[in-house]
Amino acid sequence: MTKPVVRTRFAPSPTGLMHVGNLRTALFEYLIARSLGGQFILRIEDTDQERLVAGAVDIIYSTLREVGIEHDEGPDIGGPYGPYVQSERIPLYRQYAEQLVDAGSAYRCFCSRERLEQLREQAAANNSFGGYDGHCRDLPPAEIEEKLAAGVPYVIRQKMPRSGSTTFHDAVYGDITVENSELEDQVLLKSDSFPTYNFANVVDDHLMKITHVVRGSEYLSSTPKYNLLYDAFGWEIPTYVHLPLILGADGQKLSKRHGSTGYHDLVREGYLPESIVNMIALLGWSAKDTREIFSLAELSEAFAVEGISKSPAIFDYNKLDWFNAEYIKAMPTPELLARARGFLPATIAGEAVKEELAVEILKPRINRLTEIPERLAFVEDLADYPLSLFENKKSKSTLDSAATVLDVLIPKLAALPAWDRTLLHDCVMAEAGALDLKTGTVMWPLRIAASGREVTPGGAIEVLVLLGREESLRRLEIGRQRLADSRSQQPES
RNA sequence: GGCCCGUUGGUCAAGCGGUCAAGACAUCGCCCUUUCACGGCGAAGACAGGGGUUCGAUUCCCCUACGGGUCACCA
Repeated sequence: MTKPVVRTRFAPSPTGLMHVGNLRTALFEYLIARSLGGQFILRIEDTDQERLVAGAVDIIYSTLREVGIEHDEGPDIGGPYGPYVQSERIPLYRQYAEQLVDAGSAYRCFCSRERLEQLREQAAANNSFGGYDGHCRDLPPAEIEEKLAAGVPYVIRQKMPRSGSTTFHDAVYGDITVENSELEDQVLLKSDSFPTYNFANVVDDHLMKITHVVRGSEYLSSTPKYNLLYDAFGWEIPTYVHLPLILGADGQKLSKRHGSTGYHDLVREGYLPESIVNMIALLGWSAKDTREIFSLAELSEAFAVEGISKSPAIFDYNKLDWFNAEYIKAMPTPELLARARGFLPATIAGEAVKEELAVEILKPRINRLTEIPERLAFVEDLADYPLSLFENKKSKSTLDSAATVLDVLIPKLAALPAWDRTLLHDCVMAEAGALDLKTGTVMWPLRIAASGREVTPGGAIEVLVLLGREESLRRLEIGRQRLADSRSQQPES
């Protein structure tokens, strides 16, 4: 007998946004399949008619596409085990549920919602286990027929063993044993004929030949019920791989109040898909060596279930920033420009030389694309800066030296045949030599006058190029004038 | 509350009986430098507590504490 091909599946419910926990699950499922030469399937679990959210399926598709997780089978591309949307498989579930009823592993329950509600209240009152009490578990056949004939609505429940225990093996957590008395006779088929998640999941995973059931550890406690279901059907039990949860900075389950946790939210905040993937891959998993930067393709090579950890991980935005900065720094300028173009100031966007320079100098300085407008704000407006900015100890710049530098340099720069980096740089350096001033002493006042700020991305030369000749000279002249005015007001110092 | 799982620096995270307990992010310092960054070098910082087992426990067992998950006709 040959080993079956590994098949994993991502089975999201279209009930909202794709948050990082979901994405991480999808990623690990994909990586397990790819690293083992298997297939990755996408299945939409829309069995809860009340929680469906319009557009949620599109978000799932777009997210997977943007990060590069490609499925081999799914609603959009089909496959041999379709349909891949549970709402299109409804008749199937009833058929399998009935099969279990016939075999004695499940039963029809006619209990009203009101009765169940009372049961729950009672249990809550004396703090006891609040599971279903098995009222309909052994109904006489005659009574069942009677109720069916009368059209009393019912659900189908799984019949759990009343004694003993169930043990299952998880690839991450090892063997876990639970007393069967802890297990409730869970509903398999709802009264609206839709299956519950737990039931549809088992049926579909079997029918679609899923070999590795990968999901968040919140499902750990319901896994014994799964095993019992597989047993009742006589189906082979898949390999379980439960993933540790991702928590917010306060150690609580990640949610909106922790900031952006949806994939698209993060993208909107300037994070690259590559860094988001890299970040979440390392939440709950680590490579055999100390490597941390991985592309999706590299992850597909290096991933191994053995590297998955058991304890929950806190999502750290500092680390995400670092990953993002790493990807930005490593990205070829043309590509980064393509992604950053939308964030560039109007006076730069579209001007090839300026665009390229802007991206180049920004590259080692930003963590997120959304930081670009702020960093380049000086291009749009000359801040109303105080003259004291011209004074800088380290650069040995004083009001006097600044005045001298601007007096000398403005006409020289104005006479330049072209306004490019090399020419500007050579000209400024030549004058620094002629004036016998250190580089910083001439560069400093240029930056201040040109930008109105003591901190700019890139140096004075880059600032001048970004502004262009006309605007640069205009600003330098303003600076020169202001320095001159202040000195005429207070002649002798 | 019952049951299940977890617990190594602020965070991620190696370790799988003998280590001066890796590495990364963040933090701090120095160097480089036309500012700020980048980069380089360096510093500080951890095995939750208590019992065992063992010649020897971060590693194995038990208890406690803390954290999380789960107890639906939701997934």
